[in-house]
Amino acid sequence: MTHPVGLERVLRRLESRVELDAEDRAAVLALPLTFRTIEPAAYIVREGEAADICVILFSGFAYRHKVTGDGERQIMSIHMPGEFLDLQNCLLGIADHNVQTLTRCEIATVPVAALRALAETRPKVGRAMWIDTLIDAAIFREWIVNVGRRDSISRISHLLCEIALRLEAAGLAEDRVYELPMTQEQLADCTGLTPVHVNRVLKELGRQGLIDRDKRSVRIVDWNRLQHVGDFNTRYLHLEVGGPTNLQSAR
Amino acid sequence: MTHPVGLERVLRRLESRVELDAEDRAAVLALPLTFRTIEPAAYIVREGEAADICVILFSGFAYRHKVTGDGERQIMSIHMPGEFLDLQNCLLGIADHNVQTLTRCEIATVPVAALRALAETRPKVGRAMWIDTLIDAAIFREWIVNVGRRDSISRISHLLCEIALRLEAAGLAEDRVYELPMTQEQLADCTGLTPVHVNRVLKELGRQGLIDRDKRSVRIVDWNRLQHVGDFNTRYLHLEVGGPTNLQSAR
DNA sequence: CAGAATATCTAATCTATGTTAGATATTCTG
DNA sequence: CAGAATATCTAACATAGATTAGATATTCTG
Repeated sequence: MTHPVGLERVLRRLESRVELDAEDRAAVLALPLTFRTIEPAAYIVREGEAADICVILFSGFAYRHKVTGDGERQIMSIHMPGEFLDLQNCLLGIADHNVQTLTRCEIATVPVAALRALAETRPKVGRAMWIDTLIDAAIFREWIVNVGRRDSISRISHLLCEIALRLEAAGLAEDRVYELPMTQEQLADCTGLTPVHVNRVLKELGRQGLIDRDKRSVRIVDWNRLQHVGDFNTRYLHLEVGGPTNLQSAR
Repeated sequence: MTHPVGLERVLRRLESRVELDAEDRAAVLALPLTFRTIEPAAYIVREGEAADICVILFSGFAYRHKVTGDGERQIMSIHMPGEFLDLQNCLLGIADHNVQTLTRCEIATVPVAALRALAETRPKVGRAMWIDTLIDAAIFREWIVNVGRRDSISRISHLLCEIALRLEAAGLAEDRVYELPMTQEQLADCTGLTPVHVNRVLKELGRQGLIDRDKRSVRIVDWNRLQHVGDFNTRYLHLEVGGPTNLQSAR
């Protein structure tokens, strides 16, 4: 009601997975939301805290991460507008990782109880949310592979491909040009590398004519080669769950 | 009906997350199962295939993995009796990774449609299955951290701790002694290392008095130190979702 | 139970990435 | 808009873990 535009995006996201009827849609739109704006680098959830509200991201970027015993940070995923930010933590009770903003974000919070009730009364919405969390999991798996078995050039290329496609699938970018709101240190924390090495790799990708950077903006010059260098295959993103998107078939 | 013992274990698993009533339990026990035995190293699901049946593991061990473009394998998780083996793939339609047996396994297959129907008619069972997949996801996240930011000694120690605790939580081992049905090459594929280096690390863990091995059997000699070396914290396993287990509180 | 096939273990050497320490550029903030 | 704070970029050097190439043990299989 208050922010129909934002919720439309969430609805579109759910409907791309499971066909919803009018009542399902109405139930989603009736979710009790509390809107807030959060500053860059602010914590949305901290590891160890009770996670009893779920966050929906309306604008801006956020990320999940953990910090190891000796202070090294590992980022586990990047999130963009339209995504549920904490279905992962909130059904489990205690957050097992941190969620932090990358940029200023507009978010809405929903009490877990409301989501749980929604899932029970509107089973198709419940299934769509479940599938949403399964796609998060698919992305986590791919990141294990990326960090475990690819060399530094492939890791960075893979990450740049993933972000490009997810932004385009969400209608937030096109033509493989986008603003990447991350420092090289954060890219390093996504890929298990050091910032110094990320810098070398980015330079090298530019030198090889695969990407073109200017500040935080990234332009993928040669999509096919970048995809190849990054050993990138779209399958794990499951862009086509619930019916192929034109994006998918175009590649 | 046919294998009540096996299904009991699944039921126990679900009930540890969400309280079920008699009808919920009956619905789970009424799932149409097809039992099979599978040889060691056999594929249960292959990446790229349609995943329209879900597998429940009754005995034996299995693992998920992907192979990169240049033939390197990364294992993403290890599975033990009582676990749903493919809730991850089967709601998404096309498998994005391989699932393969480690040992000879007794499994049951269930058509996805039956699981989907179960989730819709018995919402609490649905929520328990959802939570099950969220815990898988929590483990994936921890593995990203393990492989991305810990050194080789920590990685292997962490893995040995995780397996010990999961086995004990499932009632399949006690006193931190267990059979680990994996070769050193497979341990390497779990941790993003080479088999040669895994061998060095295992020797070193023995030398430091943290573990004691004989063939595939592992005895954790000094749990506290191994946990410390592995930067291991049980939180991500969510052993206590739906009410603390005594295991959890004992540590 | 013998021979083949796997798996474990070791040593020597190599290399991708890390570390350290700045110089330079960019962006914030009062 | 000046100074402070961040971020990017570089070079020299160090190292954890990879690679290669066996030797030895274990386990399968006919």
